[in-house]
Amino acid sequence: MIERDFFQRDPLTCSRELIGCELFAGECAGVIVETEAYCAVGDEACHTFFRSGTRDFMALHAPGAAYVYLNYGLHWLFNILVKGGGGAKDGFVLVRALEPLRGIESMRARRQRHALRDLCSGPGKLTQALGITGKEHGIDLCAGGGIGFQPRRFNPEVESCQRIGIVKAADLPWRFVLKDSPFVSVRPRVE
DNA sequence: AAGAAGATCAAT
DNA sequence: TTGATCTTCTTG
Repeated sequence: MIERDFFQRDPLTCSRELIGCELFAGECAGVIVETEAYCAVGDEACHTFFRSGTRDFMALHAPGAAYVYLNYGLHWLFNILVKGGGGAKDGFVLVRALEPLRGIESMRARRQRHALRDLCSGPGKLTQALGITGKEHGIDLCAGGGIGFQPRRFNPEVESCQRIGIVKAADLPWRFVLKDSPFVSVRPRVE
C-alpha cells in the first residue's frame, strides 16, 4: 500500500514514480505504464487555471484524494491530488494507461473488448475497465479502501514526453511512460 | 438563458 | 476525420 507521504511531493516527481506501481480497484489491478503531471501554478492546462471548483477541491482535500471528472460528456478521467506543501508544488497526476494484471474478465466485460491492449490503454478506457466513475470523486486513496496503490516490484525505465490532447502548455514534457510498453495510449514520438 | 470549451474514444 | 454527449464556467 502506498502511503500518503508519497503524494506530499510535487506532481512531476509523483507522476514519474508512479510508473511501475500497481493501481487496484476492487478485484481489478494493473501496472501503471503512463501518467501525466498537472501543476496548480504556472500550468495553463491544469483545471485549477480555469475552474474555481478545482481550486476549491484542492484546498479541501488531503494529498492522495481521487479527482475524477467527466470529459467530453463521455469519459471519466482519474487523477490523484498531490500537495507538495506550497502552491507551485501542488497539482494532479492523471493516470492514463495500465498493463492489466488481475480482474481481466471483469475488465473485458465492462469494456466490451477482448484484447489486453484495448482494456486500459487510455485514460477513459481504464476508468471504464476498472468501473471508476464520478462516485469515486473525492475518496481517499490512502485509506486502505477498495481503490489504492502498491509500490513497484521492479525498477522501470521511464521516458518523458509531451502531454496528450491539450492545446495550452502542450510543449511541456510532463507525460511519463514505461519505456517500450505496448500498453500505453499513444506511443511517444521517436526522435 | 445561452454558448463555448474540454486531459477521449471508436467507427468511417 | 468525425460524431457522440455533459458539466462547468462565462457572458448577456
